[in-house]
Amino acid sequence: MSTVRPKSPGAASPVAKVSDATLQRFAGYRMKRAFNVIRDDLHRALKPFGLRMLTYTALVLIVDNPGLRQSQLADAMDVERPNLVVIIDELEQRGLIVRDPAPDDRRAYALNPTPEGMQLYIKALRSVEEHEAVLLAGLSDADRDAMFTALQAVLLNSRERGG
Amino acid sequence: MSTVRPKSPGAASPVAKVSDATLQRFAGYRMKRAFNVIRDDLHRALKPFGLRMLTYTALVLIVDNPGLRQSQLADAMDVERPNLVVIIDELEQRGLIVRDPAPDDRRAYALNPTPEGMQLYIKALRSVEEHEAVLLAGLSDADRDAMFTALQAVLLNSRERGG
DNA sequence: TATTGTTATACTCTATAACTATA
DNA sequence: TATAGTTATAGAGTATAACAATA
Repeated sequence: MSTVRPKSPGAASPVAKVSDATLQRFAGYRMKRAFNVIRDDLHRALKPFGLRMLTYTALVLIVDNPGLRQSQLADAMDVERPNLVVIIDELEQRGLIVRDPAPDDRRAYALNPTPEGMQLYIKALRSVEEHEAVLLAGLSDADRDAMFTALQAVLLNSRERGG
Repeated sequence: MSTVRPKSPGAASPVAKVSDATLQRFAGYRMKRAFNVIRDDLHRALKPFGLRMLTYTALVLIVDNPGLRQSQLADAMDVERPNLVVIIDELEQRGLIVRDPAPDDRRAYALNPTPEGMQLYIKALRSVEEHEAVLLAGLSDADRDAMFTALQAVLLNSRERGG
C-alpha cells in the first residue's frame, strides 16, 4: 500500500490510499521502487567525490582488476561499449585512471588506476558502504542473503535464456 | 564473478575472469544488474501490447483505483508530475483511459479506464506474470518472500529518513 | 498562499550504426 | 573477416522552474 498524505496541514482532502494490490506481486515494480531509492541515496553518497554510479562502478572494477580492457569492463558492467567511452574519458580526465597501451594488442588499452584513483576508491567505498548499511538496516542476515540470492537467480535465469 | 567469453571460436585470448569481489556486497550494483534484466524482459513482454513499463504500471494503478488523481498516481509511481503527463497523454490517446472531470475539484482529473483499457490490462497482466515466473524460477517461496521483504525494507528505511 | 495539471528544458542513461586501426 | 575502441545520434527516463486555473 502506498499512502498519499496531504502535503500541508491545511489541505482539505483526507488521507487517501492508493491500492497497489496487483503490483504487490509484480517483481519489476517492487525492484524499480527499491532501486530508485538506492540510486538516489547512492547519488548523495557519491556526490562529495564527484562520482556517479557508473563512474564509481567502473573505478571499483579497475582498481580490483588492473590492466582490464574496455570491452571486458563494458561486459562486466552490462553497458554498451560506446557508452563506456565517456565514462572512461571522465575518469581519465580527472586523473583517477590511465589508458595504458595493452602489451599484447595494439588496438586495446589496459586500464589502470592512478594513486589518486586508489585514494578516492577507498574513501568513496567507505561512504557507499555506510549509506547502504542504513538502507538495509533492520534486515536479518537471512533476509539479506535471500535478497542477494534472488537477485543472482534473476541474472542466471536470464543467461540461460540467452540474455 | 563475471565471466567474459571469447565471442568466436577462433579468438586468440583465453577465457578471462573479471573479479567483482568488492561489488559482491554492493547492493546497488546487484540491484541494478537484476533490474536491467527484468526491465529488458518486461519490455519484451509488453511490446506486443504497445506498452512500456511506465504506461503499464500507470494502467494497472488506474484499473485498480478508478477515479485516481494524476498527483496521486505520480506519487504512487514515484514519478515527477510533469513526467506523468506524457504517460497519461499516451494512454488517453490510445483510448485506454479517460481524463474525466473530478467531481469535487475543478483543477483535477479523475482517471478512469475504458473497456478497451481493462481488456488490455487483463491480457498484459497475464503476459507479465508469465514472464516474471520464468525469471524467478528455481527460487523457493522463502527466498521470494525474503526478497520482497528486503525490497520493502529499503523503501521504509528511506521514508523514515525523509525520502 | 498553496495545489493541479501543464509546458519547456536539460541532463543522464541507454541503444544502434558506422568508422579506424589493428588482429 | 573479426575485434577494440571510437564517433555520432537517437531514444527513453528523470529532474527543475515557471505558468494558468482553481482552491
